[in-house]
Amino acid sequence: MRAKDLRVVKTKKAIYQALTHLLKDKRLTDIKVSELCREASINRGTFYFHYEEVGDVFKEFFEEVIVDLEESYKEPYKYISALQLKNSALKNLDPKTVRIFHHVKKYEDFYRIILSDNVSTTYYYMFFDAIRSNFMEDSKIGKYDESKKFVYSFMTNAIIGLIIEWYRNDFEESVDVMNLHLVETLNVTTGR
Amino acid sequence: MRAKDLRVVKTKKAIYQALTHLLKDKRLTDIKVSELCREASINRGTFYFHYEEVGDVFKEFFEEVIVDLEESYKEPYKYISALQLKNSALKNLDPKTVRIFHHVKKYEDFYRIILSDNVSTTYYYMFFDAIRSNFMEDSKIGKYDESKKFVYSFMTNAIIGLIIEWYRNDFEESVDVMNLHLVETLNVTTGR
DNA sequence: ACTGTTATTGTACAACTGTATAATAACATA
DNA sequence: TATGTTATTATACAGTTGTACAATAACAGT
Repeated sequence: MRAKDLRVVKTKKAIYQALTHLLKDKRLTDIKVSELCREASINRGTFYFHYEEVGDVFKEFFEEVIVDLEESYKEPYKYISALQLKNSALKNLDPKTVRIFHHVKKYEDFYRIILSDNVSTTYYYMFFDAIRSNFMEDSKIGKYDESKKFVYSFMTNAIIGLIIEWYRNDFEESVDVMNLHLVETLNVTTGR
Repeated sequence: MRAKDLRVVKTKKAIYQALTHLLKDKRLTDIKVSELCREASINRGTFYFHYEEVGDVFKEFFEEVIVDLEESYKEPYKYISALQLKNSALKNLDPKTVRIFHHVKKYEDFYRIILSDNVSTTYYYMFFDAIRSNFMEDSKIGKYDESKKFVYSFMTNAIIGLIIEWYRNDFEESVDVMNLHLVETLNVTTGR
């Protein structure tokens, strides 16, 4: 049986730290493999033994962020099931039940990269799929409803739309204000 | 005064044709500058005189697609102002008033690239901004409503969410069915 | 401590990148 | 047609990429 190799742990840690350091004053897209390896003091061949491109390392970072996102949904106050909102539910919507904005604010540095221009759409879709699958879990009581797939994608991307606007506004609004924006938006779009 | 230089016209045309040809059996991300220049029979230095990377050429393509999108809104039957939908309007929504799905279907080949994984987010945001600005024109009668910026981004990205789902479903649904999905989605999300 | 496994290193290679320069040819305008 | 402008070419260069290979060192398990 194979346990985790200490060499790999050490190498990856060096790469993580190097990337984190380089990201402080350089865009992800501009970081070269050679540069990263130089900073991490590892052989370039070693990098290609584990990854294909610099973005793959960031992807590993983001995978952990996604885990946190998914765990946010498991908390007592669950994610808002906007899909199932009825008139009454909407009126009584407690902004505190929405966890997504907390999460984004918590990992603000990451989302500044993910939502920036000229970055791979891979991360966007990772984010999209994470939110979408949670929407589905929230709403499917029992059987999977194939007919609602468009509804899921509609609502998922709508929320991300709010987050894009938040990002473009340099995340100035507080989490609570963002929750209120969500409620307000639902009101406006439904003409109430 | 400078008129358009024929040399530039000829060079760009060669690049356009080369990229179009290469895109038939290669992903945008995998196309090298050298490869493109070889195919276009132009010097690599000439390419860098006009562009910085292969994606810039595709960006020029897409800019024309965006123009068509904007023109779609100017047609007699305008784009749906989902923002302003009232109960009555929703009930009477004529799917034919929605032009966006026609547009996407028309440029299906482009949107297959733009919405694919591991592509620059630049194109996504070009698409996003085009739709969003049209939403704003539709709804602002007179003064610009700063407070509605989140609503605009919410609705814009929601529509794109439907298109993402459409793309993932290999654009199988007809345009009319997509219009119905939009109506249905608005019904479900508003709990009617 | 021994042994088989494998991650890491150093090296090499062809191809690509981005930039720079000088010479040339194609261009617009008058 | 002549002239000034500039897009294009050819060439060069240092650095990067992706891959391959053999040698080595670090590792896990017994």
